[in-house]
Amino acid sequence: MSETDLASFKPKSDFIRVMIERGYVHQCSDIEALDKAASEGVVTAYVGYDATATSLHIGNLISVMMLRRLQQAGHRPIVVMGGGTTKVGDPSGKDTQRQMLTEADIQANIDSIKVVFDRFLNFGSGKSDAFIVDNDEWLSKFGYIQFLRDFGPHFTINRMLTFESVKLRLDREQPLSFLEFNYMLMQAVDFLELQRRHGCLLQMGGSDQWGNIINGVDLIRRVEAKQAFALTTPLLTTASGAKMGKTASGAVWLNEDRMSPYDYWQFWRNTEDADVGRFLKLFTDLPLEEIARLEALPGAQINDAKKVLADEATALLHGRDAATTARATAEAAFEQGVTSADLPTLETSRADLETGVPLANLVADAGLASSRGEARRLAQGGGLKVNDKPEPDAGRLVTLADVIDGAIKLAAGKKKIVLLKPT
RNA sequence: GGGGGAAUGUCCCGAGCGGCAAAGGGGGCGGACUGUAAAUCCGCUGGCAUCGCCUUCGCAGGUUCGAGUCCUGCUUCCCCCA
Repeated sequence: MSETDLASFKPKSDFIRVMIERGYVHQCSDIEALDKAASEGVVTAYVGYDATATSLHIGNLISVMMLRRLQQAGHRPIVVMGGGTTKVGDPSGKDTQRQMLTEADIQANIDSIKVVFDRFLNFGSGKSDAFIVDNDEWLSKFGYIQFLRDFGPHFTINRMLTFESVKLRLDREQPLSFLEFNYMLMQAVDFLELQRRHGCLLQMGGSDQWGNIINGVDLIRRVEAKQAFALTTPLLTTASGAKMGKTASGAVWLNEDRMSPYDYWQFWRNTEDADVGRFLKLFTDLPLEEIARLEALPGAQINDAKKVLADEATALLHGRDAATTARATAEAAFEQGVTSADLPTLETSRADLETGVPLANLVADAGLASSRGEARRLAQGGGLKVNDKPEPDAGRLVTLADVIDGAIKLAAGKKKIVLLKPT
């Protein structure tokens, strides 16, 4: 469905109306029929997550929010953990084959990933309560010949070769293994299986998943003679075109042990002006009128809107208290120039400080730079500060004399700040 | 099966007569300007260490004082012939 169709479409269901209003919809296989289904009863929908890391990241958040909207509108979300599909590996967006994970790793990843869903969805056994399933449950049960006979006839190589994920590899002259080539079949079978088991009607995902999702829709039509739906979100980029979700220290993780609430809050606080409204709609529950007011704030006042965005987004994931603390810490550090004890803190050896430690070592060990060489360059470029004073000499010995109020404040750039406490 | 070509700084793209830590972009990081923004300008962008040392050009060997560069084998990809 094209943009203009979408703009003029008048949804009957709350779910589709909200999805369109708040900017979640990029493509939908048949939005009118889906809207009709959603206005007549409870729709069961799912999003699949592969277990390639111990935490989901910001790129996954938009789909988590879609599940949340679905549930808010009275429908039933299913979270599918890709225990089975991860054994195969999705080639989408990868230009090289990725390393195979062991089953133990995959299981550990699943256990770790699961915890964030509690924040966004209500689980239980009610009509619109969410639940989690692992696709390994059915995928690992198929025998090879059986799988080929059951599903092979419904897919042509001709069509599979036209998929973006496949073409990327071929165009780049990178190998695409037969293993990975099968990924799209597994995902299609997932959808079919969920349709059979739970009457699942809709699969959602990022725009890069469109092809994979459509495969499932087609398979369901062929095998079950039923209509199922695909709905994808726009690829999230910042207004200046960069891929979203990278910060100084890497990916923006959702699990607290991989990214603190403070850093998470900072991530949202640093949103570009032009993105504030869009992100408020996608990543907070604030009403649209309130968002319209916030994004219209002129000039530097838009910073207030960014704080609201950071507050709301952080509160959803880490709780309201964590958001409040993060905000206070950030305001103290950036607006009043006060060192707050809530800044990220690391311990360091008091004995070492008595003899003195080269600054570069300290900075590298604290994770502010990935090597001592980088710390040295950072210092030369004027980006390294000790207790708020620029320090161009990374070889300087840091000693107990640098401890102020029980800690040494190290900063790499304006935004990466760490307190070192001698113990 | 035969013939020709390709693989480069582990983010990407891409130059590279036998002396190279290896041109140039993009991206990323830092600085200046601002509003913890964008745009713009400047700097940095293999590791360790005080001259210096170590590790990098698909993989494994070889020739050479010296190899990304030459030779042999292997892997993957592209093109032509069968």
